[in-house]
Amino acid sequence: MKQAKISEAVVRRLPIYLQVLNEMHAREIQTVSSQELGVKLDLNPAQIRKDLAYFGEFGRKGVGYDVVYLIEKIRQILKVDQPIKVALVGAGNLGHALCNYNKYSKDNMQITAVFDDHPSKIGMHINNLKVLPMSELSMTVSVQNIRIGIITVPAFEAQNVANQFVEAGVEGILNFAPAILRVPDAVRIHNADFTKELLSLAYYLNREGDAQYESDLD
Amino acid sequence: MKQAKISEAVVRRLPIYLQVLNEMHAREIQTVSSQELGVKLDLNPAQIRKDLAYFGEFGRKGVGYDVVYLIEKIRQILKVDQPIKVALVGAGNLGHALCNYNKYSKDNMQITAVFDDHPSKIGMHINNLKVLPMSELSMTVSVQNIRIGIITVPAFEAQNVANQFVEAGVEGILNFAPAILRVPDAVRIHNADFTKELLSLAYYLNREGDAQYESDLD
DNA sequence: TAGATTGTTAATCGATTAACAATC
DNA sequence: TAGATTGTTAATCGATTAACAATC
Repeated sequence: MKQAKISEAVVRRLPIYLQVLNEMHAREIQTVSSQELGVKLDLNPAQIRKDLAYFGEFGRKGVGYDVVYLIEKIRQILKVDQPIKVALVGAGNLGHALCNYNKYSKDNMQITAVFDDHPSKIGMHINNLKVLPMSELSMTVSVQNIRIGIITVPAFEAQNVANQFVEAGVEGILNFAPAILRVPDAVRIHNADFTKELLSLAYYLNREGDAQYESDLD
Repeated sequence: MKQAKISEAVVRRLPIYLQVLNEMHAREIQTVSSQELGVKLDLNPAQIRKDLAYFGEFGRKGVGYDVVYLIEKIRQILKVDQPIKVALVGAGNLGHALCNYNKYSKDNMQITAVFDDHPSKIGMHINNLKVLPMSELSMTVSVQNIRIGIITVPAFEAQNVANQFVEAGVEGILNFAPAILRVPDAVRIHNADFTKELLSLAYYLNREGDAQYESDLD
């Protein structure tokens, strides 16, 4: 069922569905309805059915969705049914943290190379990966067939690293630096800059003793 | 100009505006038009003007926006014109990374307490913060008037930590664990789970030799 | 069969964009 | 004054939700 343009909002919900389904699978739940998923995720059941229906008919009327089957299907849609290799630049604390997460992940996305240009970092081991100098990035990316780059360097170095990733041929970049990166349209960028999450969170705090921009008009 | 319901999409763009404005300020640019911001951010200028106009009249017709003034205004809107204290639970690599970012931040959001319940972590120093046991969370939050909690523990401990934050009276939680947290409506949760970013990024990779869900129908 | 739940169309809602009068 | 750019209204576009026939 080849489909036209899937909206980004839909794509961003798929990993959330996957997460809940994985939890359910761990608890040996076999079948789930859009209703139940909706309650769990605070989403409209119609939306969930519609999201899934963009990609095929995965459910059974009167019954619901088979958890294992739906997991498999969503993994296919997200293309994580086969391993995807990832490189990371920036072997600081954040880089370490991501490599560790990695270890436990069952998502088929694996960090297989780590780079840093600080002499104190080069040669160091993170889990069982040796930190390589940036001069080896290009070759490693093509030899290992790495398709995604993660950037965990300071903001002022981020664009330079992005350029090298693009040059080396990655198809997507996950950027943790608080910088706006310019890359060709063919390369997809996702920003995971937590300072922005924190700032927008601050907006929703209740400024004490201050009416502020009211939201009681609906 | 008190306003009704501001959409989340608008709020999420404010920190991005702030980032670009800060960069411009650093480069001593004094004035900027919505046009210029639009080019820089790949956004429609009308959208930028509209976003800002929800909160007041910050620009000058025929001229544009004063960079310094607009920074000040957006900081007020986001409520980061005054310091906001933040506590973090989970003194692992990710926790460390966030504390470090913190050091350099000019955003008025400061991590002022770090907690962890692993004996190996308690008493340890991160920058100049001593890692405290969870038993001290509640008291610390109220004494220091901490309003935001950051969760950087493994998924299976996240809900428990969230409960303790809520109990202690925080108004917002930034959750890095790949878990869906249940909290009262009055507490705002933002999720910063990078595994979801990575999964949705995978969707946009070009599966080689595979037409897949086409997006050429528009 | 009766009850439940999907997949999908139509209705609604909300967000983005275009257009332009006001004005610096 | 002429040119530029805001703030805002109206038009468009897209996403969410409701409703329901199909069917397990």
